[in-house]
Amino acid sequence: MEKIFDSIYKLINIASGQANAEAVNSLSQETKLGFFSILKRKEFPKGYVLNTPDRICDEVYIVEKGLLCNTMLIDGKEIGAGFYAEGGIGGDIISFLTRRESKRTVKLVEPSVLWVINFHDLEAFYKKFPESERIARLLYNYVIIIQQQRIEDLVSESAQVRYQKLIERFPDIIPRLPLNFVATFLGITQETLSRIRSQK
Amino acid sequence: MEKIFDSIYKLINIASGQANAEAVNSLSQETKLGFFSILKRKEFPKGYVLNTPDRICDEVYIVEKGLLCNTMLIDGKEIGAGFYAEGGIGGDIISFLTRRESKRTVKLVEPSVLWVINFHDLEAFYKKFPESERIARLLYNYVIIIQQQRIEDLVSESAQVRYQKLIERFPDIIPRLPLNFVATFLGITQETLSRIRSQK
DNA sequence: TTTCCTTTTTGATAAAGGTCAAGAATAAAT
DNA sequence: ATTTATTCTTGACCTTTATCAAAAAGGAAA
Repeated sequence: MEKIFDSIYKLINIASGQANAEAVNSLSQETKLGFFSILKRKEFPKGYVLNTPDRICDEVYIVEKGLLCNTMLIDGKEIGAGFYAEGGIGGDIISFLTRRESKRTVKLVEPSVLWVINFHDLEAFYKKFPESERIARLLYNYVIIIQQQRIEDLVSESAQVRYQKLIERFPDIIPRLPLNFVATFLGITQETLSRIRSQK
Repeated sequence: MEKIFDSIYKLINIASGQANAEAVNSLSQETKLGFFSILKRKEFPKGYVLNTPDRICDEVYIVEKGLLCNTMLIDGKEIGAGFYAEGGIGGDIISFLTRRESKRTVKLVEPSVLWVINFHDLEAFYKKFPESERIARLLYNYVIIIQQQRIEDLVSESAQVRYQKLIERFPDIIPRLPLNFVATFLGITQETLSRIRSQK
């Protein structure tokens, strides 16, 4: 259980600093247990599809082990949208949070061990333990920050620099992802990424 | 005062649908008055600078009339980051929410009438009226959705299509913004945008 | 109005990245 | 281990966008 809250602590720390992350530690034991009780630990094989488009996504996942990614289909092309490895919280977060129909496919890149969070269980948890709202708000900050960094890179840097920044930011994850995913995540083709990689 | 809550309703409606937006209407009158009491209505001249980089941004603004934008400085270049007109809520939202040092300049494109929200007043308001937390969470969804749309366009569309989508989405605002702002917001140069515009 | 300054447009050229096609390398399956 | 299917790399060529430079247009101020 400590591992779970450690993951949350780390994500908030990245987005909103240590002082805010301490809010996780100061949660009451009841709240922590309450949260832990809505989690379901499950194992999935490589390639397993957790979500398909056109329905509201009711689950997000805390990654204990493995790697998952989500892609969106735009003009018939599969485009990388997000990836989550050990310690990450992922899935189709956009659909999950906004309760809109998903545009994404969520799929496992590696065999994984995930802690499943159901939306309705989470809502009930918020209601029962209102001090958790603050944590949720801080986790939202993480989503916003990550999106923001991506936007900044996309509008201001060349493909090469964007790729470099991405491996610097996630050196242990990027090599595990398929080339096509990483390329489209950066807004380029796989051919271009292949060339960038071979340049050094 | 009704105008203020109408703006909030509309933003939540866009991001999370009408059912969620109704949460604004179901707020108690005390909460509404409590929120209204932390707002300060101010008028500003064109070109007025509301925020400069390297400090934590303590204010966001509900726009009654006018237009403001924020830009970030990357590699010595001024890059468009966000814009907010009548009914919008804006400023350096990233710094405001995450309590990190701002990277942005927030500036008025037109003479404007703004309702100023101070961070500490807002925190106190959340504490005093916990039912407001839900509204805050729904407004976060709006930020996430808007960022998401921008990312999707940036990775999947040509400059021309990106521009077209942008004017379709904000037909009344884009023509009021400087060319260079719109161009860098789209991740292109002003020369390229000028050519795109003249093509039809 | 006239001047000054900023913003926008246009042109020529270069660089970055895309597309199409084929081959090499990996990984999965029998 | 061999076949089959994916994924990745490489090459040739084309399109889009950036860069540099200069002119035109528009606004603000005297």
